Amino acid sequence: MARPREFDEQQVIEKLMNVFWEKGYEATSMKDLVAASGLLKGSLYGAFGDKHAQYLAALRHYDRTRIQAGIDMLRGEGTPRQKIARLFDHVIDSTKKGIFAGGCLLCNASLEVAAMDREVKTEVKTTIRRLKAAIIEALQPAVPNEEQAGSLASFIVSAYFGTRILAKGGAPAAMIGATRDHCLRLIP
Amino acid sequence: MARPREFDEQQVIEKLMNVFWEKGYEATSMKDLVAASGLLKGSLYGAFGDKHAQYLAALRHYDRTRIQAGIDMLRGEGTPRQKIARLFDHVIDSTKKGIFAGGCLLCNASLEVAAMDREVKTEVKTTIRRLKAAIIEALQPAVPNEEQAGSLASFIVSAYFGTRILAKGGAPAAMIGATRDHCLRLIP
DNA sequence: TGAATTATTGACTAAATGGTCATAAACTGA
DNA sequence: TCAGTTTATGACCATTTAGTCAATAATTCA
Repeated sequence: MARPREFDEQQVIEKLMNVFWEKGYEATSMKDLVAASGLLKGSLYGAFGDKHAQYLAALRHYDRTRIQAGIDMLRGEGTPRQKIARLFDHVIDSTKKGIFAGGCLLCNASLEVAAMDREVKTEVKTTIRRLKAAIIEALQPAVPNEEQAGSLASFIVSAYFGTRILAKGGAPAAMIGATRDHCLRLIP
Repeated sequence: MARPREFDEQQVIEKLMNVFWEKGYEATSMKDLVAASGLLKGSLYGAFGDKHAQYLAALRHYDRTRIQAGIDMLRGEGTPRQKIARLFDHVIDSTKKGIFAGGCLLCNASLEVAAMDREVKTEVKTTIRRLKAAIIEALQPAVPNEEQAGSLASFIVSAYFGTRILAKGGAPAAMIGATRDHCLRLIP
């Protein structure tokens, strides 16, 4: 019908996401996004809208890829306790590697942007609900009661998010390990 | 010896802190700080240095006032379990009030700034260490073993920080209540 | 009083910000 | 081939940014 796109949208969104992930929303400039995407400003705006729309697209991409990967991990092999353990081990691993400073984009968005931004808040709430549901599912064999599982899942999400703050603030990995161990104790 | 300051430094720092607390570091402009402080730009720079120095001063002020208030709460009356409960109840209360959107400045700094800023990271680490030490102290009657108390305190800090993310992301207060209840279960 | 010192004031700046737009280019179907 | 449609390009813009500075004012000590 017309001139085709010269880039792969998903690949570009991945690059945009990485910038927001590492630098945060406010600290990211259009110049950064232009540089990372390889596109020119006009194309970026044409394809993804303004900075705010690009951020939302990045959040949704994070949900579809990274959060989904976590959910897949929760659906893998093992006992409920082993499944939850994997969640925390992933944080410990990335702390030890210590190269990528982004932490968890969902947590970053929640603290930096969500409180002042309705659309971001909605996106964050949706993703947290999805994550929590997957945890409830993972707990099912050990905690068949739905209400109990929901309550325990809320707690696990809190503790998990807390480790992301500690990790990014430079706390020792032992604090994260301790959190993990105490969490696992509450799973029957 | 010379012309005296026309303002109270502590009062001004309190106002600067409130801006950073509510808006975050990057989203706060010098214009905001000038407006909130009531001073003019030159005076602000003269008294507190540049934006970054003002942020550090705000963080230290937060430690001296709000974190200290938390520590005082932990040193008050009651069993260890009651003391820790107060920490979470405070989060639940401010969620229910729902007026001030700042959450916890320490958490905000940890996620938004610490990873990319050595000085902020140092400040954050120091404050977290102070908070953790107070929790260990509060746990002492129930967990006299120092290593066990340290491990449990790490976990409590994580869970507590996690609730601050949930609260700011718009999660229901029930999730925070659930976190609180599960945490308390791990205190003998 | 007057020298010395520090604080206040607000105009000023250079750079960066997010965002737009007219033009040229690439593609499709008729 | 050519009209119609979408994309790419980069120059352009108003605004905002953090930060400076020279002039003036207020204070103290001698």
